[in-house]
Amino acid sequence: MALAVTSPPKGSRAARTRATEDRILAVALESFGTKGFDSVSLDDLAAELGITKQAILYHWSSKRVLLDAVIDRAALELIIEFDGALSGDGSGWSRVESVVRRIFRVAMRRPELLGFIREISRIGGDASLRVTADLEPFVARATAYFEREMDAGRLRRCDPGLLLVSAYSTVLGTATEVEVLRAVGIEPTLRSTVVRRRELLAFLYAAMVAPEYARTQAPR
Amino acid sequence: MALAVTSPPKGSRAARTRATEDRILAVALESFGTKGFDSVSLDDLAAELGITKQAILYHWSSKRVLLDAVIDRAALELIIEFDGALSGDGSGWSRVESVVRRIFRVAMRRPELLGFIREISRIGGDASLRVTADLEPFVARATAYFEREMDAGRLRRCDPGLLLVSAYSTVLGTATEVEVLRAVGIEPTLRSTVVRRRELLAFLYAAMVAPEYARTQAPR
DNA sequence: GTGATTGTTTACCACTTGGTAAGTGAACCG
DNA sequence: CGGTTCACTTACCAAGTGGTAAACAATCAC
Repeated sequence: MALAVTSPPKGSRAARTRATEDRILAVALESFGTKGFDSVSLDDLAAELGITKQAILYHWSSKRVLLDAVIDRAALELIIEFDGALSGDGSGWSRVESVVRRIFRVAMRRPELLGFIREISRIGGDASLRVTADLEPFVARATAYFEREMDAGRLRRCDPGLLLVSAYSTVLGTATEVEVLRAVGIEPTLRSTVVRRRELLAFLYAAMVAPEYARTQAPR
Repeated sequence: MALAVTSPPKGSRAARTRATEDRILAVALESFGTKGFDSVSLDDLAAELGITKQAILYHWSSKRVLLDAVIDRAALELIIEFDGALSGDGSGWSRVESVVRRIFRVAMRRPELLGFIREISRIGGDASLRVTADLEPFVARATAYFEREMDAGRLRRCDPGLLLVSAYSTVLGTATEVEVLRAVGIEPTLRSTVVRRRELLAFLYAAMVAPEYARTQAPR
């Protein structure tokens, strides 16, 4: 086990400290996101990192405090990952489409990131509050965008918050629920993912775009 | 704690045994579904039941074996819960609508049941295989139904499996992702749930129903 | 009734858990 | 250079983990 990059100590002490904390957070995010918070012990993390558990507890005073740090990091990475799509240009459907494509990209390349968010919202309590607080500005911008597009008649009129939840659930589910996909006979290969994304986009397009507006566009 | 119904032993021995196993399975399903498999110890379960952990291990030889039993029970309950909606009469949209309503009812009254399925599919491995195997006939009937409705031109033509996944993810997400709802400023009250269900049905209606067919129906 | 069966408890056990206390060697600072 | 700080380790610990072994009491078959 323990890929333990036997790193020859490089850089200033402060830099190396930052690097260590970074590695710990990365491994913790990966593990918590795939196996679940309670299923991963500090010893597990330490072993994977090639350090001792006490080294982790040196940087964060308890496992719970470490979780908070991981939440902040996950939220940050999510925002970075999606910020471009939401602030880029394009309006109406094209912007939604680019966000969906990005979520799929994340789901393919960083499944643990989305899994972690799921895990946290299941744990509930302070942890959930923290992640929602971290992501609040992001959510605010998304709903504001939806409202603008509805006003412009490009998206079907409805509650923007609920629309966001529906779209979020659909995309996240389609992108991450591998076992459910298997149940309906879909092996999650790269090719099937492309198909899945296309079908999902059609599904969302039909659900979200205002019919009057859709007629003025080239049929997809 | 430990509501421990100090049951005066009644009925035949076989009957009481069945009753005990039933209680254990019920409590385990509830706990595993809300807190997660690894977060619930056998001692926790036993304490809640007012018995000792060894009594549990008498009926199932290990925690893992108990999990299998809980999976089977959860699948059974799910099937019972939805079977009526899927085998009832009505065609096209009305049948989909009744299934969605039923999922919402389950999400309101038995959130742990849906949470448990989520939890299992995250655990992966044999556990996931078991639940997909248990639910296979159910899934088969649902996709077959979709295919029939598409042939009849009442539902938009697409891959039935992917449609099922999309609808499943959307409904389950909207129904259960309480924390996400909170993040977009929706407190999960009874009234908001009704609104949510209505919006979701509109969302799904737009996504699933074939436009040509929708025009022949009374507007919802 | 009596003896076997069955469901449950008491008593353990080896191992893992998150966390503490004290020590150590290298990097930093004067 | 010499002391201090820092990142980390070694050595523990009490509480909990899933699981075993044996004792025990109610119930069953006869």
